[in-house]
Amino acid sequence: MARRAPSFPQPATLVDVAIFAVRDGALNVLLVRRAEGPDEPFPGHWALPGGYVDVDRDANLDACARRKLAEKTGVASPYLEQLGSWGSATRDPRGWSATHVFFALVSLGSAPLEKGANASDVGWFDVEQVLASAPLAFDHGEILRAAVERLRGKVEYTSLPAFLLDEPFTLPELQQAYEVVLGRPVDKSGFRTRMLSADFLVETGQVPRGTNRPPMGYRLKDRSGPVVFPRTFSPRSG
Amino acid sequence: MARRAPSFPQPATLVDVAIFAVRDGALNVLLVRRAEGPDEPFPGHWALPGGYVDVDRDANLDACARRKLAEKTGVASPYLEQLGSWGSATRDPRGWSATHVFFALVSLGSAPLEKGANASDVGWFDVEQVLASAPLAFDHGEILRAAVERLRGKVEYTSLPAFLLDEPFTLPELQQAYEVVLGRPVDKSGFRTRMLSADFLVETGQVPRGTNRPPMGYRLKDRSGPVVFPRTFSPRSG
DNA sequence: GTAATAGTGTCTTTGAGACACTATATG
DNA sequence: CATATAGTGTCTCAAAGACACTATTAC
Repeated sequence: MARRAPSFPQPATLVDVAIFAVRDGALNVLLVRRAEGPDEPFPGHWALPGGYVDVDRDANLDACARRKLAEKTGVASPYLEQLGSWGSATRDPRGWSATHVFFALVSLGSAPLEKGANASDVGWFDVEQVLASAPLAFDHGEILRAAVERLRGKVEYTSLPAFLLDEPFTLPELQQAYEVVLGRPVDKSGFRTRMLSADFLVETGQVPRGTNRPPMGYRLKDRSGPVVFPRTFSPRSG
Repeated sequence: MARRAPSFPQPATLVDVAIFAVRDGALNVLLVRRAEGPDEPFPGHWALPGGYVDVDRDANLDACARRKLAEKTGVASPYLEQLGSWGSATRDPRGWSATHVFFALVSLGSAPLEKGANASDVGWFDVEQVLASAPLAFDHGEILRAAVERLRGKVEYTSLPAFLLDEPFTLPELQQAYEVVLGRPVDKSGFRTRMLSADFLVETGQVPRGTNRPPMGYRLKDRSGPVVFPRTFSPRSG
């Protein structure tokens, strides 16, 4: 379907995805390397995966984000949420552009990285290190910062970290996912009470882990979205 | 600055704004009537104010939203927050389009409606009535529903309703703004404790209101954004 | 004084934080 | 048995809900 209007100049329309996973006890984000070339903006820079909306293939923005996610990770149904949009005359040297940004949570088990792409052009990176030192293409540094902020904020009062784990997972594993995202320890007893009383987990039987008492395994009762807790995790202060 | 790329078809890029105010004890939204005409989509329908991004006038999406808000209400610095974006091949019969949606909170005192526009083409409408019975143009009904949901959600744990009032306002007035948005009564004592202990209000002296004991007037210490409370307002249940 | 609204005190409850305790597996 | 990790019990505290109470104005 070709547009009949408007006739005046329009911005370019893109979709980018911030894909998060927990790797080696740290929050990681998937980045792709931009092509080298005389007419390429930010050649060789790392960037969030994304690109132009394809008006012939993408029925809507959400479908476009899922397509880009599947192209990089093979994951079909992760947790996917719209983060916001960034648009300006200057964010891309080629002219006015606007990107619709999503953020996704996947487990490393379900997302063993690209399938066929050049390994040097895509990879998982520690979020803290990227934010601290790696200049990303376009305004992707600012976008990544906003995505991490949104994630950390929502983790304070939702069950979002469960989407970073493979099922079945254990409560100690879920607690560790919370601690990795929040960057601080969480009390075990309160954590368990909170998770179990929120009634979003289903027992799947004990799963052996290592060499000691086997923990109970759980899966999500409903994978369509996180549960919202009545209070935040904020530790006491004053 | 004209775009040099891409050469393939691109979606149209728009910005729409859901502008809220409290009027006659009800949450209202500002709507504009679409033009009549053979080539106009949804002729004569009510819609959220908005339209195409002007790549020559708008430096970024936020500036575009402020421009559209000022054109309809004259308000220069309201509370403005990005809601999200909606894009698909079918939402506009003219073809693929994507709109970046903002929501704004204004006081009726500061926004006496249009300045010069035809009064029959713009107006305040009760949100509940619009959602219940008035079919809006495009997907604006769905967008309005999302905006109200976001507003109601955030009002549970932030000081957002203060942006619906003219300064100075009183605590009973602020409480009423909360009750209007939430659609339920709020306990006075707990409300006052919560507001005053959050330390975001500055006393401005008593303001006479009607015929009885004059309440204290307040203004916001910081108008750049709402304060976040540690818990929601949710009433007890089970 | 009365009426009306502004503002406070007090009791209860929920659920988090801290942390010591018990339980159950492997070797 | 020792060890390690899983899981529980108990005390305290912050802040919300419910609701009865007092305070201050106009008339």
